[in-house]
Amino acid sequence: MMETMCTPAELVDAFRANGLKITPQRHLLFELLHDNGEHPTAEALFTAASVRMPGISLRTVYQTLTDLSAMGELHQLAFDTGPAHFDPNVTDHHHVVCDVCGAIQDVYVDGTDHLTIEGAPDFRSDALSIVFRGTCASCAAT
Amino acid sequence: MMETMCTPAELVDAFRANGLKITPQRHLLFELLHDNGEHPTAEALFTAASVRMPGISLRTVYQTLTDLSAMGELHQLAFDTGPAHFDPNVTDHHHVVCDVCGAIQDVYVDGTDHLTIEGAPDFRSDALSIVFRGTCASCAAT
DNA sequence: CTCGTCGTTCGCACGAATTGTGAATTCGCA
DNA sequence: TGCGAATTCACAATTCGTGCGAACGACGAG
Repeated sequence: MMETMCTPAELVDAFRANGLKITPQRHLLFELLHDNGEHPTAEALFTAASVRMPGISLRTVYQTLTDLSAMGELHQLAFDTGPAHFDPNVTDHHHVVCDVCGAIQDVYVDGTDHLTIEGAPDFRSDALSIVFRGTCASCAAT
Repeated sequence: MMETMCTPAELVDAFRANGLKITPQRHLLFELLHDNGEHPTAEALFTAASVRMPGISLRTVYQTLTDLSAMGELHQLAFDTGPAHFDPNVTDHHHVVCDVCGAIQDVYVDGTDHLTIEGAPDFRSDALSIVFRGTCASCAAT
C-alpha cells in the first residue's frame, strides 16, 4: 500500500526546517492527521484533540492547520459552503463526495493527461482538481 | 455561438412554473445574470443591482440566488474560502481559475468520458466538476 | 543545567459571509 | 378591485475563521 500521509516524524522535521517549534499540541495534531482519510474539519480535529488534551484551543488547531497548509503538508478543501475540510494526503489525487451522507473519499484518477481545454487559450494550468458528486456505495444500498 | 445562459424571459417562466412571483427585484437580477460570464459574488450582484435599483436589499439578492440555485438555473461555486461565486451558465462545463488575478473562466473539457476512478468502488457519479488552477494569459504576459 | 529569546498558546474580540425572523408590502389570480 | 399568499427588507443571529496581546514554553547558547 502506498504511503500517502506524512508521518508525525516527517512533519516534525518539516516544522523544524521552517524554524517552527514542536509543541505537544502540534505533535498531537500531527498524530491525529497521520493516515487520516476522513477529511476532517477544524472543529472535528479540535474535538478529537480535546479528548487527549483537554484545554487545547480551537485557535491553536486553526493555527497549526494553517501552518501545515502554508508549507504544503496539508491541503485545504472547499467543496461548498460550510467549514473547510483538511486533507493530509498530498499525493496527486482527487475526491468523490456523496450527496446523501456528505462523505468525502480520496480517489486516484486515470486519464487526466488526455483532457483538453476549450475556451481559455494560453491558460497555463499548474494544477487540476476533480470532484465527483454522486452516491456512495453505502448510501446506494439503502 | 452557443446559447449558454438563460434569458430573463426563461427565468420568468421558470419562476412562474414553480409558483414564485415576479418582482422588479427579481427581474433586474435575471437581467444582470443573463450572459454574465463574470462569475459574480452576491455582493458584486448587489452592487450592480443597486445602481439600477437603489434600495434593493442584499438579503433579496441572496434570496433570489438561492431560489435560482434550487431550481437548477444557477450554479453556486466554492473555489476556496471566501464568498461564493454564481454561474448562470448551466451547460456542462468546467472552470479555470487564475492564481494571480483570481479570474474565473468557463471552459469546455473533452476527454472526461475516459476518466477512470480508482479507490471508490460502487460510487455512482452523477456530476463532475473540474477546476484547473494556473496562470491566465494576461497575467502570464506581465 | 540554566537562561534568555522568540515562537506559541489561547481567550477574547472582531470580521466576513450567510441565514433567520417578522412586519409591512406587493404580486397576481378571481 | 380585492384578497391571500409570496416577497422584500431591516435587523439580529449564526457560522467560520482571523487579529491581537499577555502569559507561557521550547530549545539553542553558554
